[in-house]
Amino acid sequence: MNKTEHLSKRQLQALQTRENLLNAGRIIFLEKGFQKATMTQINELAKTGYGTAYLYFRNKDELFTALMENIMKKMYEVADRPFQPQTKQEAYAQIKEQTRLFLQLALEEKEMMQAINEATGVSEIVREKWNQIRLRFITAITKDITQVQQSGLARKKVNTVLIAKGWFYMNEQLMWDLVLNAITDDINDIAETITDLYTGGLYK
Amino acid sequence: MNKTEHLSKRQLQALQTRENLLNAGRIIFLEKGFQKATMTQINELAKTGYGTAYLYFRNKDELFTALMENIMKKMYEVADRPFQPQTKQEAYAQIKEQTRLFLQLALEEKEMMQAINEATGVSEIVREKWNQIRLRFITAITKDITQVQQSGLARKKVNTVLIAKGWFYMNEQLMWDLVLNAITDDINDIAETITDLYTGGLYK
Amino acid sequence: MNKTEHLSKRQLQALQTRENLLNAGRIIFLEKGFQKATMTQINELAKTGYGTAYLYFRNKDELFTALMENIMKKMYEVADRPFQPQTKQEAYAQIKEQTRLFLQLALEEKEMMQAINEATGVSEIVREKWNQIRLRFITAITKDITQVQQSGLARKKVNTVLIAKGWFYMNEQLMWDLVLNAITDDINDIAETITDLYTGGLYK
Amino acid sequence: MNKTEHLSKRQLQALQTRENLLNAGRIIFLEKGFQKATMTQINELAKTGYGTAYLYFRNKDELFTALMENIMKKMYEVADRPFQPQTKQEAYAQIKEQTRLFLQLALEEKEMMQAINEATGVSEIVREKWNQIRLRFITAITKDITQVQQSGLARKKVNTVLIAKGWFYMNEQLMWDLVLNAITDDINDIAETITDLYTGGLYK
DNA sequence: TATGAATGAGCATTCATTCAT
DNA sequence: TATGAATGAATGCTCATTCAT
Repeated sequence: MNKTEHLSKRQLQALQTRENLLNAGRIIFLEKGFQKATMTQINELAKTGYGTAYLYFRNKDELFTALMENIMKKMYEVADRPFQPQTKQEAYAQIKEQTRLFLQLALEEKEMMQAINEATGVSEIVREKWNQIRLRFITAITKDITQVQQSGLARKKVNTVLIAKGWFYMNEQLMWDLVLNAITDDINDIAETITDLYTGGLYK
Repeated sequence: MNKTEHLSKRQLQALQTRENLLNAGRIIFLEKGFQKATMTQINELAKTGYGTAYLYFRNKDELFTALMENIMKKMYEVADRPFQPQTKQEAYAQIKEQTRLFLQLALEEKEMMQAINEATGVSEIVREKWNQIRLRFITAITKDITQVQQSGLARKKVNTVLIAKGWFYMNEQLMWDLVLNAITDDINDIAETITDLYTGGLYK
Repeated sequence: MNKTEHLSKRQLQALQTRENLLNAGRIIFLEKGFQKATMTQINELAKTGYGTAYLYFRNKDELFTALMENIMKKMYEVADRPFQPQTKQEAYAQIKEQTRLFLQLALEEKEMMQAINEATGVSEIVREKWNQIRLRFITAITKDITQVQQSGLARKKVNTVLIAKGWFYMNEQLMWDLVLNAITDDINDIAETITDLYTGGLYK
Repeated sequence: MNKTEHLSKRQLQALQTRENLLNAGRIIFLEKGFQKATMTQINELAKTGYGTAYLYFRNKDELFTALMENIMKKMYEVADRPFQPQTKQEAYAQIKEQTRLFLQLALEEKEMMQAINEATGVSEIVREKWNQIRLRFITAITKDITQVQQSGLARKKVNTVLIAKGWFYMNEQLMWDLVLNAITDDINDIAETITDLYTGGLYK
């Protein structure tokens, strides 16, 4: 028991250090952006030695992706929302809500998302991480489409994956527009508009 | 006249030099990608002095964007295709064809598009250039939507720009997937599938 | 008695740990070479804590030199071979045999010698250790020369130390050539050739 | 002619810059040793931009080896001295003189040789450069031995290369001893002593 | 005797861009 | 119009070693 307590102290200390680095990283990355942020700045802010960060993160990219974990988890929750509509109306409501939550989440973490957007173009590792999120959504959407097709709600399209991708990309890019302040529409309006399009099509 | 002729010669010479640099640039950029390509390599291949490129292009980014001009022109042609459908069927056909042409063009210039994709994440200037293309498409699509709404073919959606963006983003991202070999579907199938979705919606 | 026994156990444990570290060190050093070998790797292989190695060895260099001890002991045995020739022929035979043993020993420990060769250029401590071996040989050879001079077998040269050094350096460098695969001659031939030169000179 | 003059000016300037870097390099390398010398220090002393040195030398190692060129040239001259003795006495005199010149040259450039000795253990490139010098000597000596064997002055040894190597290594290592102040003997004495051994052997 | 978290020094190198000629 | 010598900013990462526990 003494030993466990002893180890616990050390582990706690280490956990604290990791937390400090993460906090410092968040501040520096959001302030400077991914490229301009330096490990030195982060270590200084965390008041840890220059090499300490490398004890917990293989490199700058992985420190950043660790910071993405939180968002990813939330994104996954949105992606994996249960989807079992009985009617077209239910489907519409649930899809719209998912889109809204997706946009809302992005806006809640606006600064971090901006950093991710930048990092994505620069770091292979971050790009891959983001692609995991994309994949999760696309996979989930694909499943959802298949389901509503089977339940007779949706048309029998040939390529569900393609539609899932298309639909997600529409969501994703509008999300980036929001995050980068390229559009200022209300997320409710956006969700409604594109869900309308997705579910009902443009033409009469 | 003598003077003019002399200037003309020099101008021709200059044009030739510019052409050499562009050709060299194309080769190097496609071979190495945007980041790894160096001005030195380009100048060497063009057999011009190390500073000569800067007489014609403000910097590396602008040499690259100059190389994008050709593609942009073709993209603009696709974006600006006349769109005056009388029936839903005509609309569908024309939209599908536009999508198909867009994807086809990207695939025809696959290597260059790969370089653009990379450069877009790295260079502000290239990103802006690409955004011009986006804007052109979105503007054109917005106009098209407005038109079909007025002609009674399409539903009266509130936010045409949002729909235009969404639709374009769907096209764009699937285009990148194609260019980066993330999907291998036939472009006809892709065009058909997403045009179906766009025009008719997913649900019955 | 209980206490002594207890200490004894600990001492044995400690000896075991030291042995583990040495074994791990040997494996890592031979595999990676001196510079590329890391204390972390050694500790991991020995399954000891990261700081444990420093309980037994002041630093990386001393862990390495500890690994040299075995070779040094054997080298010393070769250096200190009794040398009391009655005739020139006996002298020749004994010298040649010493040279041969020296080369043989080096080849038997080829990999370790390669590591030593590398380490010698990098680590002051290892260099000093190797210089101890050199000194031992040179001292012994000096004594031998003095002896054969006094017994009338050899010419009365002025500077016996210089000759001893010269002769040893000839041996040493050819040994390195062998160890580093720069020459592939049979060690017997080498021993014979240079002993011929040493004892009889190049000229008639 | 104007053009040539123009080019000449530039080339002269460039040559001057290269010279400045070389001079600065010499000073810094001799002062700090190979490892502790930094390119920044050298550039600062040469009053050139931080990247300028890399215009003339691929890296730190090559700047150093450029500094060795001068010594190498002189070494080569010593190595390639004509050797056509008619008698054993002439051979002895010429060999001794070559050894003396070799040691003398090393002592004249003592500090640089110390730096080379250090660099040799650390830099692969420098090591290779030094091996070129070794090879030049060994090749020349091999030729010399073959010659005196054919002219009947020397015994017909089997392996001339081995003897050449042995003889050179003896010279080389004593040279390092001198350069590193491990021995303080007069170079004349050294040359005489080891030439005696080489030509006449140790034994009567 | 053992652990392992924490430390922090230390530096080569690239390459877009400029500007004197 | 062309040259090419010169510039200089900018930073991640390793790993031997220490020391509190």
